[in-house]
Amino acid sequence: MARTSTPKKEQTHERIVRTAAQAIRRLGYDGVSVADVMKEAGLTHGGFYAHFPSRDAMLAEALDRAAADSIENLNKRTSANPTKDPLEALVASYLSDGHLQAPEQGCTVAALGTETVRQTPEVRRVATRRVKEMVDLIERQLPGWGEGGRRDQALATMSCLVGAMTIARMVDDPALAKAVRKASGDFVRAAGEK
Amino acid sequence: MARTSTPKKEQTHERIVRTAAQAIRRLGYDGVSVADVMKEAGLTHGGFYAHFPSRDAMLAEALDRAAADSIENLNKRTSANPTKDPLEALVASYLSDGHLQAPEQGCTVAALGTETVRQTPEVRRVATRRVKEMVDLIERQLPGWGEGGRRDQALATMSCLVGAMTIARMVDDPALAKAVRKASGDFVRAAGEK
Amino acid sequence: MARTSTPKKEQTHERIVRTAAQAIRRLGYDGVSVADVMKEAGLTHGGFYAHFPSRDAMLAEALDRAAADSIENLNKRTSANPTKDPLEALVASYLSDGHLQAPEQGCTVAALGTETVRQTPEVRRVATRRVKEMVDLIERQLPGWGEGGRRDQALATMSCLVGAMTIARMVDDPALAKAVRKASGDFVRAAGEK
Amino acid sequence: MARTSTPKKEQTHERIVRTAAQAIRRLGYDGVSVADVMKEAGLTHGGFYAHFPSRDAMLAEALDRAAADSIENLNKRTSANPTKDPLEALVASYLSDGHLQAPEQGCTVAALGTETVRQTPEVRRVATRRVKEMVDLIERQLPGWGEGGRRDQALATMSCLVGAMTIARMVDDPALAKAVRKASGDFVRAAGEK
DNA sequence: ACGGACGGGACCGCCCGTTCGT
DNA sequence: ACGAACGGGCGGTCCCGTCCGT
Repeated sequence: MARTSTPKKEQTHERIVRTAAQAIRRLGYDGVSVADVMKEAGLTHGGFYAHFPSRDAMLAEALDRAAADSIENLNKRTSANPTKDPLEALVASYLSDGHLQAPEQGCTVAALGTETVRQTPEVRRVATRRVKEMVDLIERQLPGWGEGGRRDQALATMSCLVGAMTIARMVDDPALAKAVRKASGDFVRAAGEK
Repeated sequence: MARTSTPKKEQTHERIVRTAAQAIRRLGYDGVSVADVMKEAGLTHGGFYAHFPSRDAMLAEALDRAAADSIENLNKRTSANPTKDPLEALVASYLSDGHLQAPEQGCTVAALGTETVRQTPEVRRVATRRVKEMVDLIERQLPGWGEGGRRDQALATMSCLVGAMTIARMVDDPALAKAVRKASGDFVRAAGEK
Repeated sequence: MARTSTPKKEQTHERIVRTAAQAIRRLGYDGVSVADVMKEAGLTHGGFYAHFPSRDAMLAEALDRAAADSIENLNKRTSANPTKDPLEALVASYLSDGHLQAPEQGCTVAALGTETVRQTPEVRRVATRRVKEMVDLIERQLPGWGEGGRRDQALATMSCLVGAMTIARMVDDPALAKAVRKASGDFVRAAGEK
Repeated sequence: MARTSTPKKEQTHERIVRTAAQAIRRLGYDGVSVADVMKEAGLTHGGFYAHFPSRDAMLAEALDRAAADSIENLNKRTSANPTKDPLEALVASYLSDGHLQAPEQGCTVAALGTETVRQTPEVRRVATRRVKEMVDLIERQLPGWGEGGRRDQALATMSCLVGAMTIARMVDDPALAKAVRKASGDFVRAAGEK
């Protein structure tokens, strides 16, 4: 599994994208500046346009990367323990304290949902594609059901998870944050077991 | 409880807040500038600081006003037709096309959810208070149940609605936007009827 | 001759325009930055957009002012000494060492001619209008002639003067600079006396 | 006098200079960037400094080349038709619509006159040398006259031509552009026939 | 020789907050 | 109370020159 010598140029690009992927989830699209990202990546703003045609292009790529990472992460956690119910694993992971407090490594929808509407068409295209992937992932964790019903249940489950995390993050009352997550978790679990 | 002749200053203040309450839902916190709001309110940004100590203070007040309006709006719609199931009315109204396309008059959580985390403590306090009010509203529409269960169901219902609208707004694909809303609506309705 | 109290706002605007009017003739359109002009005018770049919607708008106004000043200047010099031939006065003044060495107070065509083509349409409109005024001025200094011929002679005279100053300024050989001006001066004088 | 097989490096150098020679006349000194020129020449701006010590050095060489080309061009046109008056040919060619609309292949004085003053000493040296060559060319087309007078007339003729083209290019009004050129052409022709 | 990444600097446009004047 | 100018700061984009690899 030895990595075939990465062309050094790609390494830098990767570093920038990875930095930006975390930054947008922590600070929002409007919260990240080109200079900040480059500095965080160990570079200066001067060389930025050797990697991206524009800031918006970077945002699109960063979102894509962030979403891919968080989906892969979720995927790994659901399949980590084969004895455990995969839906249960997914829900628990998504609504965990860790996810609540580390948006920069978590779900892009819960971190950037309401801001994405106002971004470039390219960003929205990326977002749409990744949302579908995430629904697919949820659908695969659901127990056998009527086929049409599974898709709908996956969609509703995702809504519930995203909404719960959004609310839990925005309020400054830890008890409330805990309550929404718990109630929502039970909600989707109950539906999944039916 | 008739308000005694509003002093003119209060009227201007009102106009600014109302304008800002729409602007933040349409453009996000970062999308509104003091000058833009004042211009939209028919003033210049010079006189702004006669009404607010800072831009952030305006944002807090605007959020408060926006949330109050949207909650009152939702309240009216659920009690408009006494013969209709109030939960059904609430869900249908929340997930309607009208709400999808007019964020500036809709729910502040669905419009500003993921951005609110990065605002001032004051804004988050306001958000928390209003979120609780909205949960209360939902709870009142639920059919009789065990007391603890009702609160939880209200929380989960709100998560699901907020998440559905967030996803529906962010994606590029109208069919997907329709599907999440429909699936999420059926989801909470099914739970409510149980 | 007491100036009727100039509204202070206009004074600042004036100062900026005057500064810019000199700067563009000395440094060219591309040589002046907003910050430099403002600093030279005793201000900072922050308040710039209280006076102009854009840098280009300032350039247009600056050109207009510069041209108006130089035309008025030329006008004064031709009518200063009634006993002297006005055409002779105009030519001598235009081709003088003073004009050669102080482009920031001189003719805008000789200072900015070849750069104006690449400026905003608005700038070119201003330039066109002022060029016509300058031709008018020259025409008025010509001795009586056939009517149609006078306009043509004014145009040719202006070409000759502008070209002479352009060449005299661009070369780094003082003797050559002197020679073109002298030859061109004699040229137009000879035609004027015919 | 056949040039011995041009080394490849020289060919590339040539391509860059030729590209720059057109670019500066079309866009002005300040309008051309190293990267643009190199891209237009089919290269990237990385290899630029293998050919020139600095951007300014390229500008000087580009001006030299541009001037040489335009002078040679003018020379060819005046001697193309031996039966025609050479001065007439020169004037007609210089003031033609083609020259007006294609500055990138025309006279460098009319294209860059007023900008050259602000360039490096090297550029001005080049400009001076080429201006003299152009005056020489004009002088050779003039009919026999007193020796001193011929030089002066050549200088004045050049002033008039340069000024006419400068004015014609800068104004917005095609009719005015036509008028200056016509009037100036007649002006120098009349003097030439005397 | 040439491609390409990178550093550093500059410039325009925008925005917030303050300070006057009215 | 409101209008308007102004200061200071920031962010995106572009550009020149250098350096390294090939």
